[in-house]
Amino acid sequence: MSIRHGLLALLDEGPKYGYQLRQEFERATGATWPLNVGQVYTTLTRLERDGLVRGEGSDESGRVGYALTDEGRTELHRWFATPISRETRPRDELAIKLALATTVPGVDVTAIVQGQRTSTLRTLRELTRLKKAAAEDDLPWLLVLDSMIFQAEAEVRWLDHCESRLARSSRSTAPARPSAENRPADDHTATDHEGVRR
Amino acid sequence: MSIRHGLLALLDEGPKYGYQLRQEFERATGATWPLNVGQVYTTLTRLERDGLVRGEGSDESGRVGYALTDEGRTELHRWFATPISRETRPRDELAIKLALATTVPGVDVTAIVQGQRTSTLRTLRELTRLKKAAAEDDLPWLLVLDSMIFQAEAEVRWLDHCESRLARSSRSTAPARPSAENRPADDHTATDHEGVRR
DNA sequence: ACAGCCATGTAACTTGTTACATGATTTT
DNA sequence: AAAATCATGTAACAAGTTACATGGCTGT
Repeated sequence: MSIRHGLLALLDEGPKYGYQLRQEFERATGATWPLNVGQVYTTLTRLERDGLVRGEGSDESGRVGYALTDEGRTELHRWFATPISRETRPRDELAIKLALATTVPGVDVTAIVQGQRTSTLRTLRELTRLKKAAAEDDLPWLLVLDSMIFQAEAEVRWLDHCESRLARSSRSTAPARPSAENRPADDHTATDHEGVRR
Repeated sequence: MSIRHGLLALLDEGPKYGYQLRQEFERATGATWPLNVGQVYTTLTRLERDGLVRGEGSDESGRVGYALTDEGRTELHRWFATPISRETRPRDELAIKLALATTVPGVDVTAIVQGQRTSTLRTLRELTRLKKAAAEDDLPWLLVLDSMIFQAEAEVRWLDHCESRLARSSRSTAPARPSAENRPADDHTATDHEGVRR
């Protein structure tokens, strides 16, 4: 419900029209999640259907203003006032992927973990670069950037954690392989991530 | 696409039927994301429509087995082999919420941040409790739990970070309020996230 | 004249999700 | 006999998403 509520939030400042809402949404979220203009209109239509927003016919130049209804304002306040809980968040695809990978036989989980880490680390470097380049007063962009950085870091730590847990668990399950091979170690650069082997 | 791929992964072991897939999916993901049985059937139908899976008429007792097609197996391997990128992830509702909250005037961003932190900290304690109680050999559950813990921790750190950034930014924008009020302060800033060095 | 942005909209689709209907088998 | 669990499915909807159609206005 990110977009619905996002639009409601922008409309709290006063009536706006579709095209404008798209621009402001992108600006206000650091242009991180591109928003197809069409989607603004479909969402506005649905918000109107649900009574959260009211469209006021077109002005001189054909623009259609939308304004919050009382119900819409209430819903917006509810959104702001209610913390976002784990339960309402979408399923975590990466967690599901790894969990299933450990369950299904014949999958090289370690390779997946290493491939993912390499990718996430690359992203992390890119994010750090962006942060250096960011304007100091662009608050939304800075907040979103930080959010992504913190998440990516947590993900890398988790992946490391997974790897050692997997090593531990396979050591106790499978026959001890003398193994000097590709250990969790810090040389992911050298690793190939072909992923699934079977 | 978590469920679609999840089912494909489970079917890699061999043909299964709907009800069974639901049980195994929940078991394999630590029962973290409940899965309505109906959804298994709708998803299977769609997977069949897309040629990733083939339903084999019912057995003695009316169960309908589904098996991976070659195309399905290919897609599964692609899923495992391809890291999950930031771009393909769903919009981060919390980040959007805070970003917009700072943009829209008249919203008490600090209150939102604090409410969220309280909530996330509560979750974190609960998760820690669950981890203590978890069976040591329940790998999927442990991995998913850790994932959620790492994420929740990152979220708390980010919220603290936001708060100090907001304080800083409002200090330069708004008239300086002397206020030594309830600052959560940058205690973590020492640890702060230069993290992930490797 | 033409490219490109401003502006609105719609049709069609995807995945996810639930509520319900139906019946068989198993447990209490 | 009643309750629970096994098992399959469908109808209907929500939210997100894109591709396209349409036209005005602006700068070159």
